[in-house]
Amino acid sequence: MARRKQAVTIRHVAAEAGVSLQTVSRVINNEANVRAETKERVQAAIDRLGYVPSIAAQRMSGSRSYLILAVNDRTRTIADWQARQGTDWVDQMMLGGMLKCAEHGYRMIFELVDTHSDHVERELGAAIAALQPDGIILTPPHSDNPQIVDFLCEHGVPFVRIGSQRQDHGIPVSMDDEGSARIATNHLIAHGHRRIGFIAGPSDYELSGWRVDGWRAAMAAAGLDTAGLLDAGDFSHASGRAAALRLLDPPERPTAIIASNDQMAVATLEVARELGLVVPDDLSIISFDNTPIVQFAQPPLTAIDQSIAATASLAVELIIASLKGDPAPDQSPPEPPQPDQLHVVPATLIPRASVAARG
Amino acid sequence: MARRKQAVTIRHVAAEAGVSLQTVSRVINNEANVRAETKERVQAAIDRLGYVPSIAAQRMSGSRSYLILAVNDRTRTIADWQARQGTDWVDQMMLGGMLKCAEHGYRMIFELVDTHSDHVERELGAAIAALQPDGIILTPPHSDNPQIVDFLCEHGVPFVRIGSQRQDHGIPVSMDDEGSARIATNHLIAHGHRRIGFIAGPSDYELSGWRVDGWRAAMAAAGLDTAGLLDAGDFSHASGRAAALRLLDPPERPTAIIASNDQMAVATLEVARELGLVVPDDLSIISFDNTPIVQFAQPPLTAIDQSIAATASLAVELIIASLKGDPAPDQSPPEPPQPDQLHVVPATLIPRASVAARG
DNA sequence: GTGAAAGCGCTAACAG
DNA sequence: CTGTTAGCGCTTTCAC
Repeated sequence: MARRKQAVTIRHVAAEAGVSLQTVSRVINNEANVRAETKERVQAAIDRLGYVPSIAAQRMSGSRSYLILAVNDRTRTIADWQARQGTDWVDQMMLGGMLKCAEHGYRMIFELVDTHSDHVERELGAAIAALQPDGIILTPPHSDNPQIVDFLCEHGVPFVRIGSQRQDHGIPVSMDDEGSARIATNHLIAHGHRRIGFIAGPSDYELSGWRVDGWRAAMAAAGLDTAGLLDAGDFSHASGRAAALRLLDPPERPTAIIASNDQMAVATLEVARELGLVVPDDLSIISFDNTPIVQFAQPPLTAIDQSIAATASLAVELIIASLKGDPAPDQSPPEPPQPDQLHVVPATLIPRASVAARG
Repeated sequence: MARRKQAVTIRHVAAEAGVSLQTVSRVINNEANVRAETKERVQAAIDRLGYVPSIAAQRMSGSRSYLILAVNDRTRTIADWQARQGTDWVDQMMLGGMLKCAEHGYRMIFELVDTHSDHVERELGAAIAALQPDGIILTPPHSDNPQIVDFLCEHGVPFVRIGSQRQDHGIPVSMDDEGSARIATNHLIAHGHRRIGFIAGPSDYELSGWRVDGWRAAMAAAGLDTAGLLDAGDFSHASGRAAALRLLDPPERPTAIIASNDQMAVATLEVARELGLVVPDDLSIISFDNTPIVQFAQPPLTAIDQSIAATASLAVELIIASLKGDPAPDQSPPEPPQPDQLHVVPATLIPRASVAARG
């Protein structure tokens, strides 16, 4: 195996079927201008030889790479992996994204990129140049990083922005953050709660703001005050503890708290217990993300489930769809090709045991 | 950007530096026969232009693809993802494997393959033909699937067999299954246990047998009998329940049970509770895998931790090292591991609250 | 409808 | 030490 070559190439198939290379190519790419009978003969040869086209060669000749890049935040992703707390964001992305890719003959490649770095463009640029992916999926907080978004625009690579709502560039796919927060808040209101605290996420995630908006809107709609009921963390357990402590300190403390992610929700649960509060009797808790950890909490936490798998799957579909018309978008158009509607993947509330009715 | 081309190619760099393509290529691949001054000039041009070689083109010209394929069992992996029980095998592989790949300019691509299928070869063959990876990492149960192993041998692609001990083909990397089981068993023996039950894994995983071997050896070394103390499951919760029930039925029931994975350990815990047994007072439990779930069990489970991250990292290193023979790039050879001895990644026991001393 | 050319970006094999 | 010449496997023009 000195100089590794393709075992069976398009040439072999052409010879086997007694046609030219182009004809085989046309059959592979399901193009027109091939007689049914010829097509059949070529297909038979392909099957007989077990031929599979080399994506490197396909890419070389100006065609697709059949690669889709999924970009996640390096620091947070590695931290999650090392913590071994069961955070399964990446797994759910693979479940939805990889499988959908496979359906269409694509492959998904994971890439870790730092958000807060001055060489973001170099990192991403290198990946694009090396891999030449047909599309890119951005996840929070990258989805709303203008540096990254502008860079991808210039490059003309189609990209989806998961968890974003900005329709200026790329294809945004909202995970319904505002709606989710509203659902959670209304769930508590329906259980008789009136002082509902909210622990927001960090501000470099735009979704943090949307969730606050949803909570505010639901509270306002019910004629409830939000003064002193908002705090924030950075998604870490420690920051969740601190926020919960502040929220639960005043005598007029909230009877329920919504935390913007599971780590902070579990921290809130912990703090409540330390303060002698029984969950859910003294304090109800609703969590965001619904990672495995909340099922094992005592009590199991009611949580908002935003399907990452469904979102990733949709993202892949949207990218492939955007590729369909032209083998490559002609130029980088200043305006989006399709003023499509904003895609929203609905979230659901999973009721567990951390919410109780309130007089 | 009609026909998507590389923005900046080796040609631009050559022009910029005033040298030939070949010289640039030599610099890229860190080959000899380039004057320091020339090399510097080329490198400057590369940096200035932000040039990154296209791996598709590199692959086309008979060089590497810089892709390493990580192959996992389709059915089990998807089931784990969907179950959302916190199983983080894939995450740990990425943590160890992807990061190590990145260090060397490689990329890891995940591929799901069915083991029990007559078209395994077609599946794998297609992936190999399409991607032309420089190496493949096999995980259980693929690592000991002769069909797969033989197929890869024929293809001449270097491959690592994670969790395998067979030295006939490929590079086996043992996760010390026998040793792990011995450690767990001895831990219990040291705590005074004498009737130590063992729930084995399914037989299509060779590691299942090795773990039984380790348990048997440790028991024998301590002069303990194993009659009626061995049962088996298929790694599922349900099968774990069944096995635990059978093991705990006789009046002379074991005072401790080692389960071959976390799902079955948790199932054992559940059964124990249903039988009115207190863990660890009436029954001690040790689990294999140490996925997040065991930390959240009540009580938290003492577990054997086989570092998948370390194993995947080593696997990548071994593959890249085995590639060194070829005239290909390298920056700093950090003492590549010997490719001919059996590599064993040591496992450790993580003590938690599910083991108690016994008379 | 089909086939013959001309590369894509890069590297191996030879020159000089 | 450096440059030149062929391709790698595939898809594009463009002929027929």
